[in-house]
Amino acid sequence: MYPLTTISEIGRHESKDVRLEGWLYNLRESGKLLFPIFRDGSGVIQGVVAKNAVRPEVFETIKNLTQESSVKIEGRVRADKRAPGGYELDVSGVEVLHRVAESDPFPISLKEHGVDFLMEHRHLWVRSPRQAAILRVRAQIIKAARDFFDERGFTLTDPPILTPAACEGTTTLFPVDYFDEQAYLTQSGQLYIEATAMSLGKVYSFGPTFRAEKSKTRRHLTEFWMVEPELAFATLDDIMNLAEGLIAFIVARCLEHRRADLTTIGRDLSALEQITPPFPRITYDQAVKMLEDGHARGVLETKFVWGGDLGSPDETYLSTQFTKPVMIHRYPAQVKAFYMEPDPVRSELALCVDMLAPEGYGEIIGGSQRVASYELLQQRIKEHGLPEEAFKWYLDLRKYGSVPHGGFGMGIERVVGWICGLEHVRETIPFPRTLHRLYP
RNA sequence: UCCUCAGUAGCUCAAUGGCAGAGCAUCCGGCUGUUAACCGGAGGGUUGUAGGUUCGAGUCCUACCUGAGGAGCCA
Repeated sequence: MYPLTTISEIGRHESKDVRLEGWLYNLRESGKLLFPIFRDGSGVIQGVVAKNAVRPEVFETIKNLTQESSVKIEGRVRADKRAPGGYELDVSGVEVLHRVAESDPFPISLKEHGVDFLMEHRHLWVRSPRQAAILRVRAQIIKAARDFFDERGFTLTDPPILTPAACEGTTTLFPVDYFDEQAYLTQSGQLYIEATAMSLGKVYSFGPTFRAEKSKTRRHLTEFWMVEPELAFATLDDIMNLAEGLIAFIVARCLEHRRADLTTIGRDLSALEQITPPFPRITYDQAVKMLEDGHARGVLETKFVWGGDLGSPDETYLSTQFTKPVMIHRYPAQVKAFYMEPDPVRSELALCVDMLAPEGYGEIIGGSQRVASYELLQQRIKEHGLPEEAFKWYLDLRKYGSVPHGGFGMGIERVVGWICGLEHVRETIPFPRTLHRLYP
């Protein structure tokens, strides 16, 4: 029996006979020549079957194969300049594991499809080369983020997914019946990793997050994944340096390990190659000036007034003004979460930062230095109308050796969407959950 | 919750208020280098649902259903 290999490794077997296990991606034929294209999860390769070069049953079997039928293939690897991957396979043998019935063909053809149809068939759509490439980039981004923190002395601490109350009290949560008690799916692990940061110093969490907001945009999922680092003895500058380092590290890793996939997806690599530190940092005040300028030039419809949060068109505008991710820091405290530390110089500002990805992708990171004072935090909880009882444990963290600390959250799907250059985050996760989609 | 748009063959889309069509997919035939292959042929329809206007509705009107894009909110 010939050695088993994968399509991505097939170059090592040039001029040798090998076996492959995979699926038929497409079949072209030209009289007595067949061009079956196989995929095996690692890549795609074209086979060549000449009628006068193989046993009749091999030719007939491949001629009658249907799209996505599963097969074991034998053949000789041949370098060919015409092949996109550099190699072709001169097929000598085939074993059909499962032949797709022509009465019920694979629904996703090589032609164009609509969003609704593709989402309804997401379980099959993930087989397409482009979607597989995106999922490989996603995996690389996650690995890079974890390596980044692991290599810098952070400890992974997983916060609970079932929580008793809102973390921030702003967004809508998914309620869950917890043995006749009201529980919610977590919207952030931050409050919990503030606790573990006081134990381990530098921690991070990586897990799913749930928001029941009725958002219908290219940037929103109801279930998404976040990486959240939290550092004891950290200031806003430390947070911004860490965020900058993380994003630069992730982009470099993708360019190093997933270049072929990014090319498959059609990403402009030169835009990613510019993503090196330092990233521009501007204050909220400076951002407001830029927005006023944008309005004066007629690019932005509505005039921005100091004191409000940045709207979606505002963020898009700002992010198109830079070729690197831009960090906007020190927003008015009134539009930000209750746990953010006020700026000691101007107490009406919060020590917070949002990082906006370039090319109009918008917010990918949101972070802040946290309130360290027990009295101030208690006051903020009251001001925001939050139930103090639910935050008793959180207040405890300021009672026993409180220190300046902070962290940020990075939305995995938005980073994947930006790095891959996608139109919508629904393609960045194997099975997206959106406002109107719970299937498959 | 609000605004905008869409729903016709398995898929992607056409069709001035006047016979419901094309490409792809499937099936049959042709082609020894095809690249979303190409060429010839065949089958395939309750035009999202309900009502209304009209001699006549895929097309116009009303309501509803489903989905998409955006706002707000957020990562």
